[in-house]
Amino acid sequence: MAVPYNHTEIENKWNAYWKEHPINTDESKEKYYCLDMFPYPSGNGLHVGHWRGYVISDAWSRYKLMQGYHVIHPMGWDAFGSPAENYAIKTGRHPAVTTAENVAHIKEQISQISDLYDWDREVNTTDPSFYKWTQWIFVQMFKKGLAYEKEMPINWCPSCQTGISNEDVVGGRCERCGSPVTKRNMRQWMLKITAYADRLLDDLQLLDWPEKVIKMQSDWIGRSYGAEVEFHVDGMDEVLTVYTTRPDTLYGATFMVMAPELKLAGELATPEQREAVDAYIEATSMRSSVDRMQDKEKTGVFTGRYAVNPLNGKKIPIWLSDYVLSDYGTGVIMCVPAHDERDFDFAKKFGLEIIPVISPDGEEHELTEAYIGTGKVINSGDWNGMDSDDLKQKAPHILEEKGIGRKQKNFKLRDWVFARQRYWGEPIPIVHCEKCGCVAVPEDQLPVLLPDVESYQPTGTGESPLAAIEDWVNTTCPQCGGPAKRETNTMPQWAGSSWYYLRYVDPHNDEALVDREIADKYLPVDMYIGGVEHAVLHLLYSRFYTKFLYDIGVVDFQEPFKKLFNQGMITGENGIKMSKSKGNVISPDDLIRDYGCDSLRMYELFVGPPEQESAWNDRGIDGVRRYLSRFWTLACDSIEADVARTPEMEKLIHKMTYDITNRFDGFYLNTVISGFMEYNNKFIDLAKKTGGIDKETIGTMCLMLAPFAPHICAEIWERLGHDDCIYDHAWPTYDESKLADDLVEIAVQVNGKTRSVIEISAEASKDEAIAAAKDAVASRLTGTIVKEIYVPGKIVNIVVKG
RNA sequence: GCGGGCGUGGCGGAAUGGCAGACGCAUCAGACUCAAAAUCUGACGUAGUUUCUACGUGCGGGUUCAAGUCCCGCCGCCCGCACCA
Repeated sequence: MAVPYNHTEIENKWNAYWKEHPINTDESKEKYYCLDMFPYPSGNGLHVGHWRGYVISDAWSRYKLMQGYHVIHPMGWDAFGSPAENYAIKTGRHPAVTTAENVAHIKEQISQISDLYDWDREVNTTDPSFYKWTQWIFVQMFKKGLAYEKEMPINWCPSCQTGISNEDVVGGRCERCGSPVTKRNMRQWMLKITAYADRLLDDLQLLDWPEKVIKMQSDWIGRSYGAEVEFHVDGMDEVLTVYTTRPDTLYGATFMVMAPELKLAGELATPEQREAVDAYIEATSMRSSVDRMQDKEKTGVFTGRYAVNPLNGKKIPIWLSDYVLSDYGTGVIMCVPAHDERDFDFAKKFGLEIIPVISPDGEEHELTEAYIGTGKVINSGDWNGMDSDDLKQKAPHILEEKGIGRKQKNFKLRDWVFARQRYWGEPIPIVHCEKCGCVAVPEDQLPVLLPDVESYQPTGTGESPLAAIEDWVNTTCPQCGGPAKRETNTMPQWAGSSWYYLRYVDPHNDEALVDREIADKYLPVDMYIGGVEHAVLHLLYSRFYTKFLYDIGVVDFQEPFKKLFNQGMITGENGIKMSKSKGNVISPDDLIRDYGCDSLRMYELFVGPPEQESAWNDRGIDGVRRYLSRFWTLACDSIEADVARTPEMEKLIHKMTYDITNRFDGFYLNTVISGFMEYNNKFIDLAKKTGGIDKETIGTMCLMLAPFAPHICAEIWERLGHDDCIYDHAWPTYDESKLADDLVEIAVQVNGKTRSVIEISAEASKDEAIAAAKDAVASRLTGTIVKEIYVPGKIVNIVVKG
């Protein structure tokens, strides 16, 4: 009898062995880059939910290794950001110190998952040798005019006390802390991501990404096509330009609405309306975005002014309303209540005119709601009778010919608010000189080191804590040598993560962000694994960075991540997200001790479909542990018995290889694990008859299990008499001809209901199969047989009438 | 409101249009044991007249020889967007 499966002994042995004898060292092979989204090293450590993505990528990496690739599988730390800083504020300990402690702890935890990580490639975004290049990229963007300073109203998180980007606002709240976001006018560094809007949208089709993420990015970028139209303000020397996607409805414009935030909004008011307009502007400025989002009841005020419809000279009133966004298009819209739901609501509420200009049947009807469909153009002068779709295409050109408008496209995407008024981030490498203005820090002076500061506390004034360090702030202009001040804002946490994947392939390079030849060899990333929460944050930003780096010749590809996989979250038993405050965090440490790393790795995959959210079940891991234990016993007994291979064994291992390979390729990882269990049961049954399974078959099972349970497989592999590394062996292949059984079970149905199951030869003809089937269900074939269906290997269905 | 996804035993889940419930958890019974744990063997959708039959994949229709799977209409849950003109 075999000794029982002792996971602790086996795992300690092989962990020590692999430390001395790393696998995956042959760099002459073709590369495969499998990347995890790098973690933020928090003080809480990892829980079993964090493991899931890492186990998926590790198993996939090992699979690729066995398919003959040199696998790039690095790990690093996204270590700038508010939790470390908040901790520093609370305890007075420097974030660099606490970050280093956290990195050490999490590195140890991650090392428990796998011995495959290549720690020579480790990167840390807070390391000056890393953020030197984060700053370098900013300087290049500045030089190309893609980084610019601007004073404008931006999103402000009152809790983090910093400006944040559009992408950082999720449902009107700060992505980091959940506080409702307000607006604040302030000086900002912006990145012109909108210059890449078309490319970011169009190149999505090159990507093997989940459709959901493609859709989210595509909606976020939000391209639309339409026209700009110019309206003169009656009695003022002022032109209002609007953007519309429906220039075909221009004759139906019965009023205009301007966003109350625009400077012009106040200036338009007539003396009679002055008071009401000022009150409205004041009132809307007080509303938070959460408030504005929840309450969609239209509000507004008439300015007293009229604009002139450039097509027919009709005077239409100009209103202010906060349903018009100040930062999209021109902040002013022409309103066609007959054909736009929002304009319809507004017109109904304030009693404004509604003129239909499109009708499905060419007749004018009383409208109870906006008609947003297509049809024949009516009430529109010489446009009458046209097809509205056709007109929609032609109208911009007509407007252009008349000199009152032009074709235009627009994006929902806004430029990236890139400055943070916080301490723990990369200093923006800019110097403000009275004479020269904004000057980039020369590249040979990078990195601009983050100085020590007495108080990490955000000031709340819109100034960074760095502003208080006078001897750091005061400097000389790199251009004219005159007195100058350093930029005191820091970069958002997304800065380092936007390009970190590049650095892994050349992490120690002092001369360049990445050596071009090395980049060409190892990049881009073939498989990227992480949570879906970064769909329009990190994943959008890093695509933008990559395209920019392509444009300036740093890399030779335009998309960083060829394939993306989003693993589902693992929640507590009741489906509630694991968190320290809810007390439902499951730590992997005890589980490794009690069940072993191999069992935990396999249960992480078995718990549910990898892309789906799954609830942790504490007892579920028992099943996986039992499976490994049974496999261990089967293997050890078989090694001892050393029986010869039988045709049944051969057939079964080919079937197993076929099933496991297909499921693995399809990323159906939970069914890969259930497949191992299922086949193991079958082999145990077989072994009962034959006294054991031949060693070659056990070896094949080991090879397939090795990506999932590395330690137990290495041990059995050694006990099988091999003295080489299991991962140097190719993933097993199967022989199609060995998959088919001689006899197959066929379900026999009468009128679609299964009445019997027969066993026939796999080679049986249709006639033979149907004859055998009829025999089996003879007593039920009382009427006329109207149809006979035979699906080889599956089913016979006999349709009887009467 | 719009868009996307999902709905299968007590639970997690499995099923290229072809025997629904693989695999596992839990439960029950048996073996081993003084006993328990572990392990092994077996049962395990519901109902009934229990070697058999009927019903059964959120609800109602439809297509098909055959539907968890495809189509139409509902209901429920989850996610994303949220006045982008």
